[in-house]
Amino acid sequence: MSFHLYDERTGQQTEFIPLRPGEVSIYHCGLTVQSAPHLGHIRKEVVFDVLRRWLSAQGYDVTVVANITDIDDKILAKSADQGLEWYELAYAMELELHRAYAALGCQPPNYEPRATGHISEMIELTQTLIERGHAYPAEDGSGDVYFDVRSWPDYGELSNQRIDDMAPAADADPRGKRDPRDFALWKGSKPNEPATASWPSPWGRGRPGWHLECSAMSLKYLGSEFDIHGGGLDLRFPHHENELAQSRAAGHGFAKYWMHNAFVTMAGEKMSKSLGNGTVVTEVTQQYPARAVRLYLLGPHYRSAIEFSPTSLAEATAQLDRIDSFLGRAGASGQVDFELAQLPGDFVEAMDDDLGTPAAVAVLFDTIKQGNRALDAADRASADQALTQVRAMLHTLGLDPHDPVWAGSAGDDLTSAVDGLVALVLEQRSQARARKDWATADAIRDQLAAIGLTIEDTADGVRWSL
RNA sequence: GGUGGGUUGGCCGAGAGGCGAGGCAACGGACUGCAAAUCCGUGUACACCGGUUCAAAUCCGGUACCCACCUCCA
Repeated sequence: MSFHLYDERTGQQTEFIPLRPGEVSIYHCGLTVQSAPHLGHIRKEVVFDVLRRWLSAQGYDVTVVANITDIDDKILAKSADQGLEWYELAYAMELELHRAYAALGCQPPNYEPRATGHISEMIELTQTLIERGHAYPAEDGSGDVYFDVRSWPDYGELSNQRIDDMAPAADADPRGKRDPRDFALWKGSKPNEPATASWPSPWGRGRPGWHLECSAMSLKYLGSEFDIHGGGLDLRFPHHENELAQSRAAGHGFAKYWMHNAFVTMAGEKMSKSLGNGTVVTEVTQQYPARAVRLYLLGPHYRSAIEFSPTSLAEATAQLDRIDSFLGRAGASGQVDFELAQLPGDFVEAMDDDLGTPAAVAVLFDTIKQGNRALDAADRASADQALTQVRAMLHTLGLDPHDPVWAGSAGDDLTSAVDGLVALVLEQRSQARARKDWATADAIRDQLAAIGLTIEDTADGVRWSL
């Protein structure tokens, strides 16, 4: 079996066949940088990071582009409230996003274009759409340019809706639109908006509409046609539907496959900026190990909702302990020298089945059990084989503690110094144990526990961990 | 009104016609100076009502409740 994915456009699971042999191009919608990312946002990053790792593991040369929307209504409104320039807020939040990527072990995209850096590309694309009869400047002199949804017969194909069934746009005021469902490609600047937030165009000063950005930037960096377009489920409509219509109407093949991840929910409801129920990534990573958070996000399938709960995060932390305890017992060290052949067949099958991380994680734990059994039986060869498999799986999921992406969490210099200090103390304790002075031995263990060091006596000697 | 998803054991969470995914918690046992870790064992779950089938958590029909999108949202 080869990689199969659920393609949102057709509603079917299909075999993944790249447009160009050996290469995969992925575009997923980044954030509108108006506030610090919450767990739901970072779930998308983790999902697409694993997708990228999985395709890379199979030898594909993977290119990932994720945009940064650094100008929009909300950014203008929020920055005004906070007394900041819009670009100050946008950049500060972009840095927050990067911190969150790094915190959860996500590799940054190959390119991360900002909307404001691609105004001329967007103007060109808008002009093409006007020339082709799919867009028109607003008839009310606002300087807006709209996409004419009625001019594109396939409009609605991604979200499986018919134009006439769609609820009319909430703003009943159609402004200069021919149909209330027409959407803005270009927004004429308004008198109350800062001068720095508008750019010259054939239709007067203004700024691009949100949907247009992704069409223009994917075209620039990935070409007229690319493999996979991803994003959160809430982008399916209207954002992705609109992107698809625009790009196709402009003569581009656009995305071959569409993947959407489900939400992180809070008391059953979607975590979102507008509901204000989001849990900011940095708050979570302060309370739980970052790798446990990542494991928690990969536990359920990417198309299932994840309910946020401290209990689940605590369970993920316990799972991580189980993993790390095995790695410690089996003597894992250094970076993984990964080969696809090291992965168990069931794991490969799970990942090929639409990125089935739940089944993949189950294989991981099965293998850990086998490895532990082998260690109990002093079967070093089997234990080593299990260790190799476990580390290959962890590497694929981005969970290997020795992966460079986690390097920031413990400096090597510090680790070796602590190592030496702990060894000194443990030497005292083992002397006490040798003379059966259990009180002293236990007191040392308790004191180390009080500062966060766990001591375990094993057949192979004493092991400690933070 | 349109479109899509969900309801699984104490908890989380997979699966999608027939062998109890996996984890957490709990209980019993092995090991251990004690602890920890580890291993072994213990569970008769699939919202409700009908139907199809030798066999249904899984398929079909219906009911209830929940969620998402159709407005900025990962």
